[in-house]
Amino acid sequence: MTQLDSAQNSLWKIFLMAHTRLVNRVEQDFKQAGLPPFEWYDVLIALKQAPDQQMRLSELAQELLVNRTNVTRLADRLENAGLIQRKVCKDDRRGAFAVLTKAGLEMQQKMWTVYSQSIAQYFSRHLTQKDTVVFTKALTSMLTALDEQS
Amino acid sequence: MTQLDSAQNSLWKIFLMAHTRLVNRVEQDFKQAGLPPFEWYDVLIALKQAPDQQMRLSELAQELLVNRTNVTRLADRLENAGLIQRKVCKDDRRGAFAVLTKAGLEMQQKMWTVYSQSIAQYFSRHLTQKDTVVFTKALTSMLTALDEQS
DNA sequence: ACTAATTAATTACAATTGCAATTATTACAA
DNA sequence: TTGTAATAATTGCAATTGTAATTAATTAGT
Repeated sequence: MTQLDSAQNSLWKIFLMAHTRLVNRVEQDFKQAGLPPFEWYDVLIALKQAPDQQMRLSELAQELLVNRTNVTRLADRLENAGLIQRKVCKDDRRGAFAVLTKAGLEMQQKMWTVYSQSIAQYFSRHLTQKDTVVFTKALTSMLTALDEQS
Repeated sequence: MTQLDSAQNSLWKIFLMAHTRLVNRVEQDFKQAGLPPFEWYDVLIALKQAPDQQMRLSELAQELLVNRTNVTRLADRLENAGLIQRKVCKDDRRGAFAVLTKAGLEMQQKMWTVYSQSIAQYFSRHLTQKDTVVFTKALTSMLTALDEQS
């Protein structure tokens, strides 16, 4: 039975706080630039990188760690904004693809100019190259363990 | 103008993903143990550590990085559950204190037995002592910079 | 081939959040 | 002191989220 020492406990607290503050700040930057919320970027970049710039909604749900219900509705919003389009899946008529539109790609690019600046300024700037490596290893190890477990 | 390299970019992505996965897992552990959501713990521990185990709602809002509206309603829920009590503030009649109740303290303790296990298992276990120090420094530096800025 | 179980996506409803008033009190300045 | 601005908390309303049903199509077992 593992025990927590005080440095570990306080790191967890700082980790949560840093996440909240960073995300709030990034959201604020998007808002100030008149851009859509944070979450939309994840959809756009996932589609951009997918084959044919399209993904099944259920794939998208997994990728984004969002449940299906909410992907349905997130997709509704992006579709309303003209950034993606739904396409029925011929192999499986139950399913739907989300396809990136031209406007969607442009939005991804516009958002990235803001987003990359924010990440660099608030996050990466505070990490040495070595920090980055160490940090990546540790977080990856956590993710792997979570995967294996359940 | 700062630029992002690919290691930094992918670390940011992993950071976000790790946060989501960890928080989901902890929530799940609380739920399985029949305990209230994550967020309640933050309220309980904040009050426990405050002088007289009480805080103004606005202080609580700052501490939790939640806006006042939502603190009002979070406090409603905890008060309904008997874990805190509101008390009018004599110095400033506009204001209210949230006071930790006996049941609230007991709940904090019960939650901590579950929570500390989860943190240790999913998070701290993957960090060496040195990692913990480095990690803490980096995140603290981000938080400080965010504070100074705006 | 046919029924039952599974899966993809959506919808309904309740709970939570964010934003914009609102209320009550305090602080300040003419 | 009196009127104006600022502050603490709350409330109303719209948008978002989570959970549980619902619908439609596919897969598996007999």
